[in-house]
Amino acid sequence: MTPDQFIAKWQATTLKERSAAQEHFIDLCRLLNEPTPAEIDPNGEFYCFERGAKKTTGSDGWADVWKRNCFGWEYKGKRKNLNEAFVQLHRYAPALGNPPLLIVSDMEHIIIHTAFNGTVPDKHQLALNDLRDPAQLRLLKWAFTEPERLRPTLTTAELTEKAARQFGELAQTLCERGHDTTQVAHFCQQILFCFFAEDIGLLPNQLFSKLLEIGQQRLEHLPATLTNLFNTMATGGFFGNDPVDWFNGGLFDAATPLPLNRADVVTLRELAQLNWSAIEPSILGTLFERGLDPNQREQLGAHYTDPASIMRLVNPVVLEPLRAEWRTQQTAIAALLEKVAGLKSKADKAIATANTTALTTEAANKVGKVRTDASNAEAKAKKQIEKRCRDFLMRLQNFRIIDPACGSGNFLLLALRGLKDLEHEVILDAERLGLPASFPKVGPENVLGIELNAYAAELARVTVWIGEIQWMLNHGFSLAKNPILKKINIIDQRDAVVNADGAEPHWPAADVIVGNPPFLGGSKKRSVLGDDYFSTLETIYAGRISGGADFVTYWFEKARMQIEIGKAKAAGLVSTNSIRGGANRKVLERICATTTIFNAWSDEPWINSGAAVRVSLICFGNTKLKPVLNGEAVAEIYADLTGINNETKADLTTAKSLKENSGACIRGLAKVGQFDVPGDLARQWLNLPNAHGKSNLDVLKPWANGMDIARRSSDNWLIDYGNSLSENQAAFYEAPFEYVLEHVKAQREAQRDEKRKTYWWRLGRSGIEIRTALNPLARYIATPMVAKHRLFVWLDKRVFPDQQLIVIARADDTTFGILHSHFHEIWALRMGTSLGATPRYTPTTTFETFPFPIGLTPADTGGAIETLDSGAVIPTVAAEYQDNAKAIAEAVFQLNQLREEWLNPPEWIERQPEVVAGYLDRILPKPEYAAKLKKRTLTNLYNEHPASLANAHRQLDLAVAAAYGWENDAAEFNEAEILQRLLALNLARNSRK
DNA sequence: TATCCGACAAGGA
DNA sequence: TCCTTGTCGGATA
Repeated sequence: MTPDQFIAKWQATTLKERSAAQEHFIDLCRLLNEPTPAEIDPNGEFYCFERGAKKTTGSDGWADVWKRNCFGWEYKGKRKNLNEAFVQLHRYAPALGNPPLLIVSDMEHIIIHTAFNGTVPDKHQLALNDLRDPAQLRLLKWAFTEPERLRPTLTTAELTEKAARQFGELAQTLCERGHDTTQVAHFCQQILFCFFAEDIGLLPNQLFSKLLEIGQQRLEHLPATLTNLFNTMATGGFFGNDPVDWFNGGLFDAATPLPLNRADVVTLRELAQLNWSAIEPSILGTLFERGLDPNQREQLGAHYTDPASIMRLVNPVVLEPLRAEWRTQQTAIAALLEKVAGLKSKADKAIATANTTALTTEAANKVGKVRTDASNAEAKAKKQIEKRCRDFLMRLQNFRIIDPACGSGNFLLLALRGLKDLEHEVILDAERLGLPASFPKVGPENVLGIELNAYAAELARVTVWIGEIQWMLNHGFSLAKNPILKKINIIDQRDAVVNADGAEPHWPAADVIVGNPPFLGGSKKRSVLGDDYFSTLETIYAGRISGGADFVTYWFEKARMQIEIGKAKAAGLVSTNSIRGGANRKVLERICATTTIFNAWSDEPWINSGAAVRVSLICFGNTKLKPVLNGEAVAEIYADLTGINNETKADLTTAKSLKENSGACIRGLAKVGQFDVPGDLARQWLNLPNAHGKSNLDVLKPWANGMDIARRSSDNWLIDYGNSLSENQAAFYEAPFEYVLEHVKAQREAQRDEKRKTYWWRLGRSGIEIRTALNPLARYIATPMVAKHRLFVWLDKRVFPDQQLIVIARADDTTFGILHSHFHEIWALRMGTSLGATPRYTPTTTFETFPFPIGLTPADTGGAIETLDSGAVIPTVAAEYQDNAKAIAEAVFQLNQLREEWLNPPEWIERQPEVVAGYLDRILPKPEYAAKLKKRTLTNLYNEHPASLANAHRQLDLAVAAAYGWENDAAEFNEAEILQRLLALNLARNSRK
């Protein structure tokens, strides 16, 4: 068929819809050279007419034509309302698998609506004559074959971003003119809602745009006109000749438009051009960011959660359990239908038999009874099915979701959308079962929020309502009007964890709790929240939350409590990832004690402008769902957000501190002040005489922090006046004293700690323990507290360890080897915490719990040491462990040598004696190798992980495995197995207390 | 006085 | 400027 033939035929035709539609479509297929449904899909599985039609009643289907992943197509008779057809398609889109294109046609026109997820909807209109245009014809062909080509380029996110940027700038200029921030925010939201209302047709005749157009010319009348409009929207009525609906909802209660200048109106008119109906309300939170003061901006930014993360909580907490409930109902309904079908076929058979034979009265009665039974059963089943559907819809209608830190309402918006989608699916399922179509009842009433920030709370209200209205329109439902925004107290503007009167606030009962409460580290709480607030928190939550825990844990504890007292079933909350360790973990331990963590993401990057943070997403409560950790099924989720996916379980949180390990692992010293000086300066000072004749060497020593180990030594020295020198005595060491006076004193006198104020020339902490522990040793083991790789190194006793170093006060290679083995590495990774994504070594939970091989524990290695011929140093241990000690020491000695050679290749460096006799040689690069040497850091070595290094580690691991008595299967160990064995050893030993 | 943390912070490419 | 990688000192226990 040619375009001309097609046009000629369908211009002339006057057939009514039903009879003509299929013929029209088939002709179109011929025109486009596309197969018809019958030609390629006789069973109607992916391409058919009358999709969703019930064969029994012959009623309308969901769409006149349907092609999976391409389109739903609805016909209307000539010049009938095509919009109606579009509404119907919209409504049934979920049942059609949400095709990307929704096409309506009256046979003279074809209108293609795009419906791609997350894009601004687009519309292509083709009249009959357009089919002569090859480009238009191609467009139509794509609808059949490559619908992706019709995907609009503008995503809703881009649109919203554009809108947000311009609106933000406007808000900012208004604030700069001295208007109150809250007023600006309120005003902007009123305008925003007007844009939205206009573009979805709630405000008639482009009323708002016209108002702006006139306003641009007669600026002086604009505020009064806007007041008039907002007042009309608040009550409903007429604005000029245009009827205006009753909007209500608090948004237009206070009509206080701010004065605008010509430039503002120009900006607003540009904004009015955008398609506000497709605005993504979940991004509204960022909308006015630039216009707000820095304080509020931070709070809002902090509350912003990206949709993918929100759904990671909303799905398991809200939607999956409800879907499971509905599946149960569906199974029951299917069983009922089957039973009825069975009875019916029995009746049919009886009747068929009866028809072929002459019946006795008795037999006739019997047939009658079978028939009555079948129809009774059918009626009964229908009632039951109806009841099940009705009950479940009622359950959805009554489902309540609370977000006790709702911010601008993103969680509530997405939860509401999810719930509405689910309700819609259920309604369609019910229709398929022959029940009458029902109107969706899930709405803003289903969500509740608590939010302290007045501005965010208001934004949340608008967000939820826009979401509701968009959903209704996008699914072909008309809006409930009079008023349009119901006055529902969705958002409670108050503090969620402390009442104004100092009592614990009440959270309303709800089915589930979701949200992203604010994070604030334990040691920052007092300074940020204030002393009063802080002490109230302590009083209210005494015995439940420790003072050192993050602010976020109060929301977790309250949610746990709500579940415990039956005021909620489950909760899904976002937290900083450090909730997995330290004082914060306590709250998860309480949660595990009274309910279960059933879904968690333990350590996820956080997409949020400016916030460098990683988070844990945690769902807990009473549910029948199987535990899922990081997207994988597990047997159980522990308080540290780990779990093991097999029969063997190892809850590492039960590991205890071991007596035999105490006292060996000490943290370096906190300077509290700039006591570190460049090596060159220190060397100058070493050559300077002092009036009292003593060398500055008394108070100067090389210094190392984490960076000196993970990267190359920075050659810094430390001014250390020890714990006994008075200010006068210290002053005799003139040059260092001058330095401390200039760089440290002022800062120290500003401290809260009295001792630090008084003894400002001394280091921040006395370091008695570490000084004593290191005193008898020639060298010690150190590891950076925070580092990508778990590195251990030897440091000379004369090098002073910074607090960022964890020191193990042992000089033997055996201890060094055990610590550097894979066994301890795995233990450390699992038992320690992290800063962002970087692992952190925590002595109490990592070192003190680590079970060293028997006979080689820190308690055994603290005595005399002996240097072997190879150079390796071994401790004096009981005779039966001597060989193990030696093997480990030799292996790690080799490893260390290899590393040293890589770090400082002899041909690249020069060793120069230190200016002070008896000190370590300095390692200086030969000039031509300086750049290369810079890259020789331990972190880089372990990043590259050359085979020689891997092999040396392997030898070490074998020696350590032998000491554990695991030499035969060491190669096959997996992490879980190692952890389990180590935990068993830990639990079998004497705890510290 | 020991320990832990940072809705991070700062150095390097 | 992004990307990598671990400071420093407050505050609780």
